[in-house]
Amino acid sequence: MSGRVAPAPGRAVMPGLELARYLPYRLSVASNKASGLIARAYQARFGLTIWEWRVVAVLGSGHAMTAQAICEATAMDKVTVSRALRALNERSLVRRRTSPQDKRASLVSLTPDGQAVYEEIAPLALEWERSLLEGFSDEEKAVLGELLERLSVRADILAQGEDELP
Amino acid sequence: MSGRVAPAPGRAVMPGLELARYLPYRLSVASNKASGLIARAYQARFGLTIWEWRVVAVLGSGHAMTAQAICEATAMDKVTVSRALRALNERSLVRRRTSPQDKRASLVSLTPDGQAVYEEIAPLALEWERSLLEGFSDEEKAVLGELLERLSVRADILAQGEDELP
DNA sequence: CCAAATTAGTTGCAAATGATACTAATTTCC
DNA sequence: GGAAATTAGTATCATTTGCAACTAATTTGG
Repeated sequence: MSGRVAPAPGRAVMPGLELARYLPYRLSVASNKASGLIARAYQARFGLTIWEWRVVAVLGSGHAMTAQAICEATAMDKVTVSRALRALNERSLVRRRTSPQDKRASLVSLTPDGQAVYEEIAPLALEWERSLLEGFSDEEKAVLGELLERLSVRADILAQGEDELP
Repeated sequence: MSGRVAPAPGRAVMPGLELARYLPYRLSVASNKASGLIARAYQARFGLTIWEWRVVAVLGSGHAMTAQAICEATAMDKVTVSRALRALNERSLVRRRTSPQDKRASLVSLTPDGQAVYEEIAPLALEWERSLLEGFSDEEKAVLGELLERLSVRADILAQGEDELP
């Protein structure tokens, strides 16, 4: 058996709303599966949450950054970044120096330990990505990336206008 | 200014791990933006959480289902389904009858009020989806759906093997 | 046929998350 | 030059979530 489920007898057919075909739902399912997979791996092998990992990933470039810059680079909330930095700092994976230009802000960078963690995880992260995309052609990967990007842009645009509605 | 960020001077270049180009990250960002947008709308207009909405959506077919069947149809955890059903039941949007075949299980269906909610939201949900995908050709929509599906399948396969590793 | 194992669904508790408020430093602009 | 507004980051509190334990019903298999 396969295909669409028939509507209950005597009930009007509602055109087209079937959860399994609803894009925001499918996107959420795919994202949760992919993230969950990788998050479990970070957690099990390195004791890092997905947010801590994201912070490490952007600091892996070697540039010191403010928490604010990290927020932008990781699409994380400032509270989430603050908590991730506290945890990373307690484990001595990052260090924070008060910015000389702005004494409210700190410049955060990886410690040697943090850099070592980054260098150990980064190749694994790429390997997980590769496994996830096994069977995708280069073109398919590019198209997927592009479509996700356009979707994000659309969502941003719609979010702009949403509180102006009736 | 645009383009890739240069590595810090004197630092080895780690090939290819740039968060903004990392697929699981991009997927998560796109999904969160899309879901957040729609979740806020459900919440603001109908007082439904995204999980309550998902349950309503699958029950909208008119078929009575067990909580277990709802779990499968919505990709939700049984605890989450249980809580969503309790909330919907308190608002008299669903009703539960003990299954005659299995007295542990209930058969859940929408009440007339629940059906009315479904019929009011379903077209809006489709409209939000349409807005989100504005500018996407039919083929692009199809490709996106197909790629997400393949990604989910891959993630399931990888999740199978993950606790067999060293 | 009955003890052991499994399944449906709920509950309780601990951890994660999000919104808000707060402190301290900086910028704006009159 | 300084009061008012803004920004960086943290802390607090309420809600949400996830896990594990639990009850009750059913299935298995000896």
